[in-house]
Amino acid sequence: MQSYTEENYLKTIYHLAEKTINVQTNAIAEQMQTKPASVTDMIKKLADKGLVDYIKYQGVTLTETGKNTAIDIVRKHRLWEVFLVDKLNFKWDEVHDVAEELEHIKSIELIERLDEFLGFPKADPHGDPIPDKNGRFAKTQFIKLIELTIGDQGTITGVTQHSSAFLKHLEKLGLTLGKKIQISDVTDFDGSVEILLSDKQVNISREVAKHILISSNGKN
Amino acid sequence: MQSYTEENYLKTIYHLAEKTINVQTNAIAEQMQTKPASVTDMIKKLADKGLVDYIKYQGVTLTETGKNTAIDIVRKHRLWEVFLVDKLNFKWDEVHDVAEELEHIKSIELIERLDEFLGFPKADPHGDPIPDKNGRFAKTQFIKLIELTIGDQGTITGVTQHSSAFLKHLEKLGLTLGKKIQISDVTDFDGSVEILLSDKQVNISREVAKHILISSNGKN
DNA sequence: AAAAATTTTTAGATTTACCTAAAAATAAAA
DNA sequence: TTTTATTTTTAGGTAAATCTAAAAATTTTT
Ligand SMILES: [Mn+2]
Ligand SMILES: [Mn+2]
Ligand SMILES: [Mn+2]
Ligand SMILES: [Mn+2]
Repeated sequence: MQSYTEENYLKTIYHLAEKTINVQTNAIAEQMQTKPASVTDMIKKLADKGLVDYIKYQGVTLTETGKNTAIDIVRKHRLWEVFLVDKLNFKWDEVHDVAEELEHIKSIELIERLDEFLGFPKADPHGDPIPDKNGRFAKTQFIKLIELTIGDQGTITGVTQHSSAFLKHLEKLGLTLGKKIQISDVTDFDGSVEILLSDKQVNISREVAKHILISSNGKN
Repeated sequence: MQSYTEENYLKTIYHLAEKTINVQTNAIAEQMQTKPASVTDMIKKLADKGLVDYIKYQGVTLTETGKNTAIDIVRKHRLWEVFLVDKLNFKWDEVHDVAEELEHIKSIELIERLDEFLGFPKADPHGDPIPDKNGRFAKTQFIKLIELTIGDQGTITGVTQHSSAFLKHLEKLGLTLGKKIQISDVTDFDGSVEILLSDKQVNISREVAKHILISSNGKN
């Protein structure tokens, strides 16, 4: 059984490992809003418990057990987010902090029944895939909006930034999950992107475009 | 902001105060499954925070703030229990431990919306009243089944024991909330009680009868 | 390959929530 | 009203998760 803190470390390492193979101490510290010295302490503990492989100065990787534990927490986090949005009418920018707490409730029965109650959803309100009870989920192979060129079409299927400010901004522009879009222009000067929606046209900065995921329907 | 542990202490003190005016250190220790010395430590801390009034060797009482905090936790506990039973199909004997964790999730918005989602329930699955968002609730004035005499009628409206063993036992006997009953006999020898249900007759021990609450329809 | 910069670890403290054992206060019994 | 029993508190300590400051290892730059 892991502590609330250990679970948060495992989840953080899991997410960082999606980008880099070996996860660095400093990266964990930054993500967890703590100090590198604290991270080293915790890494040793997790290594002792067999949840991570650790070589001094070389960063960490999750063991099979550690990875499974992390995925289970991600599953809980995302299922709770679906609950908050679908059942309690939270907005997609309001759910993260509460889910951060709910993900630590320790009851297998609870999460199985919640999953069923929600109709076994495949994705959370931000488009992130929800692992099934065996930890399996399809690796979503979405394209970043920034990578599209003029004429490309697609559907908004995810975001890679969960801050309330960013999500509220998208909401205001009408760029929510499931919306069909087409790139109508890309400005050379600042890289901003002009997007055609069904009913209107919006302009987003390059920075925003980086964090929107699209399931592409290919050219034209 | 209180810690998980502080909240549990406040809740325990609140419940003990329903029975005795001044709550004793040992009583808290027993309830919290900890040692009296630890309780003394925590009491001092709670007193420093203005959550309890404390005179050495004289036990504690909750301050207004402390009481409000405790009631808020009770509210959360009971609302989550309703959620688990009504929405996730848990049995009434399976919800306590999970609610024990869920009650500590810190989000006013969450609990308001949950309350609404559940239809503003007035009682939890064990018949205990649910405080409203202002901490107000009707003091339920139910009679213990043990206090009834032959011929008395009433409806089962609560239990004063939440152990799974006890609740499962009641379930098996068909003694669930809302059931109408009539006392058909009380055995002198062991104090066991014979109860008439709509469709059958059951016999319960004095010990069981002590923990069932009845809203009485008066004699006959 | 040295020097400089960065990353990571150790050493030593702090805080929270516990504990045991012993002392002190209070309550009950003789 | 002593003596005895019970309750409660203090004293001193442990383990988990932090921290700061300084040392060590690694990486990058000259
Ligand atoms: Mn989230
Ligand atoms: Mn999410
Ligand atoms: Mn309960
Ligand atoms: Mn209850």
